Amino acid sequence: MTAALLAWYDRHARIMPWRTGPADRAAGLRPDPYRVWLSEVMLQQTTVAAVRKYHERFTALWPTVADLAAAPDADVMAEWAGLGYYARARNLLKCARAVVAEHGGRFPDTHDALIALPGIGPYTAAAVAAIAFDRPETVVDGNVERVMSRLFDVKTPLPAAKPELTAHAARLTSHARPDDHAQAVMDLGATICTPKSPACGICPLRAPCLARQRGTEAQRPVKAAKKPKPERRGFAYVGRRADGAWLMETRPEKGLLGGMLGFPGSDWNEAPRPAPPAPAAWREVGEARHVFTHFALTLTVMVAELPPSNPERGHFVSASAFRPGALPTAMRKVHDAAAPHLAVEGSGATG
DNA sequence: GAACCGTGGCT
DNA sequence: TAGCCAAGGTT
Repeated sequence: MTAALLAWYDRHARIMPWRTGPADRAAGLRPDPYRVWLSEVMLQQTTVAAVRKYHERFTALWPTVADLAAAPDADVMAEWAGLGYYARARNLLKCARAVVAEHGGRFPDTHDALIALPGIGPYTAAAVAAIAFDRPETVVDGNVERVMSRLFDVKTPLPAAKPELTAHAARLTSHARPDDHAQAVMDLGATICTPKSPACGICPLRAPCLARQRGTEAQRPVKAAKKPKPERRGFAYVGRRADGAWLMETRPEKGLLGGMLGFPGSDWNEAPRPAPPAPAAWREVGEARHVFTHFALTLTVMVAELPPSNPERGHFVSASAFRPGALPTAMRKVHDAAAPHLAVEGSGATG
């Protein structure tokens, strides 16, 4: 079964910036562990299409783990904006600094040493050990779970089925080509054994696949029922000074959008109280709607021209330093709703 | 084990 | 369109 999978991978492996190409591999070149690690962290719960440009941007700005470790926190958070799960960016920096401080700037090459680092869990430790260092570790991500649940027609619902699926995956792990095997199972899951309408007809594992034999592939994997998303509301305050500076707030390290730049606002709940960050003639200009993983949010967008005096909350960011692209998406939507109503004398419409 | 933590693309 | 989904980790 492993041979058929590897043969398929040799012909159909997806080309990605952090992978070594056939020529490199023929020359015995290994991929850069820093680039592999960066890609794996970015790919956590995130599509390849979304990761490509972020990975390119990060490696251009910070070519080595030492470069990243030396970067200011705010720069890294701003570059991560839009990718989501911002704890990943905070842990990315912690991990880079730990690799420099504790490992001499070189990534450790074992699963156990990798999993001890911030932001590296069971999946990422196995993936880096296998892909960067060719160790026979078993990677179990959503793709592998789906492939195994079909291959062995597992009826146990996820996430309870995880140990069972992991055991199946471990038995299939190739000790001859661990690096290729890890990526082959995931590529198969991403391109052939897809969540909907799997391409069983061209699957290299169609012969041994139990779900295929029984016609149950569309019902695998079985997943536990999802919980309904609560609705929350809040107020967001977009204030500008006469010189065009924006009143912003760096959010606390922990919790939702932790460490990211945003607009001051109220609590988010069923019936939020207004909470203006500075005395001013605030006026309502619209709403910003954003759906997070576990709740849906509607923000009432308030705007005002602010006096030069210090605000009660937050700090001013100059017009030239302000970039909507450095905001998490919910805050970027607030900005987009507010901006047309905040014409500032002489600030123009550029940037 | 379960809650928390984003986002954009696809159907 | 409204859900579903993606190379998960931390608490």
